[in-house]
Amino acid sequence: MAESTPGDRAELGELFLRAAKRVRRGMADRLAPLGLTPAQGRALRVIGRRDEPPRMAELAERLGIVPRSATTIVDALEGDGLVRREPDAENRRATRVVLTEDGRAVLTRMHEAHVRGVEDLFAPLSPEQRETLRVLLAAIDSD
Amino acid sequence: MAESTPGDRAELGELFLRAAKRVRRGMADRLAPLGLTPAQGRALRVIGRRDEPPRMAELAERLGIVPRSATTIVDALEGDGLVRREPDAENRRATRVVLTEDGRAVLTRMHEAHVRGVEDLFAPLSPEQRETLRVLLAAIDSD
DNA sequence: CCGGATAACTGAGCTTAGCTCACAATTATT
DNA sequence: AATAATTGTGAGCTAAGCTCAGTTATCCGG
Repeated sequence: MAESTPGDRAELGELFLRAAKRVRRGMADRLAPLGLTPAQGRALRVIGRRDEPPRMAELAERLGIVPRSATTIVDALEGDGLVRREPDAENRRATRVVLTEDGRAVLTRMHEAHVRGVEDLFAPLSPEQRETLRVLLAAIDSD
Repeated sequence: MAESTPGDRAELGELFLRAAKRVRRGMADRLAPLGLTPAQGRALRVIGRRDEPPRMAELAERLGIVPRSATTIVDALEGDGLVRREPDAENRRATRVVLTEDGRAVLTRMHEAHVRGVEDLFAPLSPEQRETLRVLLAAIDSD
């Protein structure tokens, strides 16, 4: 292929990362008032979304991190009283991470903040454009 | 539930971050063989793209980081002999960051690897879809 | 032409968010 | 019963950012 514009493809990756950086920073700013780091926020969201309290390993997998890293995050959430560790009755090696009352409350506030944040960032796009973007992103969201 | 799909808006942000995570990891994997961290790679790219060797502050700004953080990155690049610090003749407070021969060679190899990486990630998209994505990302790339 | 303000860079030290490696406890397999 | 595999975590590392304080160089007003 006689590439017409050698920078074009790289450009896409860079635009992507730049946008992602802004998403992350916006997220961090909105999460900070709730006393959460972005990683904690993501974890809380995952925990709240499962209909059954996830086990550590499952949580880690959903977050795309190794199990050891999940431990640290859950430590923090537990320290803030948003989450509780409960032994799994059926497999006593395993630990289930259960949302507390406080945790559920924070999760709700977080969700609102998150939605507002996404609103902000994607404000320049029309609803149709957003939907297009969503579809494109979903297409490259493999597995 | 009254709200049909409460996650719809948040979904977009999450898709975004998940995709970005994969971009970053892929980038890290492709940069590692060259002995570069992602941040060093980005810096090298920026340095090579300017037609004049950038000053530290300028580099930092282009990377979206504070000047102090650029110092560390340039330290590493200089340690690897990819870059050289030169005092600015006109303003001796300032330092210009100059690409060495080695630096330029690595930059070339890096660029190829980067293009391949972007290829991979966006493989599921048609050229038209990629262009659409590029346009949408450019639209939210404010400033 | 000198003294203070300002600009450019960096040293010290912190935070977040990952990682690996090793190990104890529990469960499963043979 | 002995061995193997799972599950979680302690210890300790790396990368990439940050702030705050300090040095050196430049600029400007009197």
